[in-house]
Amino acid sequence: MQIATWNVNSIRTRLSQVLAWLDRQGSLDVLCLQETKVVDEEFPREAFQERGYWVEVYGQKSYNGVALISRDPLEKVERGFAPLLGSVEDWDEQKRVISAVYQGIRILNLYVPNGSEVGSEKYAYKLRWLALLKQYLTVALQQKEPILMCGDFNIALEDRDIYDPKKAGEIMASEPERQALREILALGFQDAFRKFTAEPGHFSWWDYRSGGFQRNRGWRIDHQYLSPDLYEKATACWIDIEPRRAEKPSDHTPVIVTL
Amino acid sequence: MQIATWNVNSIRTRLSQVLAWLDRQGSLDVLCLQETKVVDEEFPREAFQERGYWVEVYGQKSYNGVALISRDPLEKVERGFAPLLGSVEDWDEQKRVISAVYQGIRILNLYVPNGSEVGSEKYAYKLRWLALLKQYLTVALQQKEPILMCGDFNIALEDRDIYDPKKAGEIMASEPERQALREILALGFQDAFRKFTAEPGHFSWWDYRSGGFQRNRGWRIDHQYLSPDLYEKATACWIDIEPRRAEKPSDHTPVIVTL
DNA sequence: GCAATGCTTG
DNA sequence: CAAGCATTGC
Repeated sequence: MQIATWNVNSIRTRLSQVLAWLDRQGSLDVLCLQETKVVDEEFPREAFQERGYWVEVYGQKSYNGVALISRDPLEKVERGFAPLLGSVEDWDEQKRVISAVYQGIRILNLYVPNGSEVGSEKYAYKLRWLALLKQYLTVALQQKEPILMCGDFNIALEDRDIYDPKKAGEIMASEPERQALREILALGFQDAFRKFTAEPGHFSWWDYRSGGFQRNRGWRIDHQYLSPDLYEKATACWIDIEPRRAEKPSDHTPVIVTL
Repeated sequence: MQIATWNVNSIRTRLSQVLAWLDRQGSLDVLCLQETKVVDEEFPREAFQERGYWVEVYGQKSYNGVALISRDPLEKVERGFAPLLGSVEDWDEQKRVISAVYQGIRILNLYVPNGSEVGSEKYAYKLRWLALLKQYLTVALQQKEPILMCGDFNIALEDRDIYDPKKAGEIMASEPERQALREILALGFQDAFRKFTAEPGHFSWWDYRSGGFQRNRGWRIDHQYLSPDLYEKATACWIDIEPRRAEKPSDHTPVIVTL
């Protein structure tokens, strides 16, 4: 089984690239998309359905938005934090979480806030959101299902995940963010990518600005985190940088795990 | 010798399509472009020069803009109405005219105002501009050079040039516009396309809106007009609708004349 | 419907 | 640098 995560930075703009990539994959089971940037009614479902894929979406206008595209039907679809945390508060004004069960595995697709700048209001929101995610996972883990949690985390957990370790301390690599993510992983998740690859220099995102990709100024901020049973079963995890070479690419490229 | 006219609706957006089309033509001598929508410093000259073409431009920000791309060098290049009508008044705030001599033929590349709606201020501007063009041609014809005048005229001269003759009277087919164009042609120009093809149903422009191209709701508003000596020599004139079928096409497609 | 603009976000 | 938005033009 293969599951991929890809921040496409607008599904409407990237549709042809996503379809071409899907066609090339052949054996993909689930594709988790982030930053679809479209309300559910305008998501191009048909393009995927015509190819035989199942589609579940959770989006909004302009910002954020997540989606699950799968070969077989998805079950027990949950949108946002509310299904597990309750809807007394509106956790889900920003659409950043969608989850479903695929062949007995709970797939959790996340778009973690970017945080803008360390110390900013958006940074505070990112940290609060990560605390919320921890709560959410605490509940989710009580189901005793195997969980695959993937998406754009907007956090490079270790210095080897950044092209320049001097970036440690800045946004996406500050200690509070890393600590928050470590606490989440401590609930019982491991990084599928690091099961197979230890060296630095593997990235999933390159800034559009000032030739970030050409100069390979990348960050590994898109992750596949697995509960212990799945981590045991994982046989591969890799980053496909090909889509980042396209004309008008997303700034992110897919990360794929094989179970 | 082959000369083409093509309203590309932004040369920066259409560059790859224009280059691919040029590559397919092989024997093209001069390509007259309209609606380049770019200031001269930002025109992508290099892309053409690398392929061995000569480039002359006359553009502005956002709107209008014309250019000449040629296999051999162009001589006696003139920008706007001013070179023949004098610069006491600013005829050329809108960049709509460029002209040059190619192998002894004066090529005149025009982007006639659209006119928006019959009776509007822009419609009045269109009629004034056509009167100005008539004056300009009166001077130009004194040079006794053969003249090829082509471009986007934004006028369908006869009912057979529109998908629906009921459009006669509306913008691009109103009697004052047609009369103004007839007066211009009466100075000594003939329609190269109609030398070879009499039937209706041949168009060079289809509105982007409401599936104009798919329903073949077209207009023939891009023209190749020739002075008598050249008209005599013309051996073919046709519309290449292939570029209009492209992804993200211009709303116009090229018209080519062979001399 | 598809360009352009200037604006905001990442 | 490239999305989104709203506005303008054709």
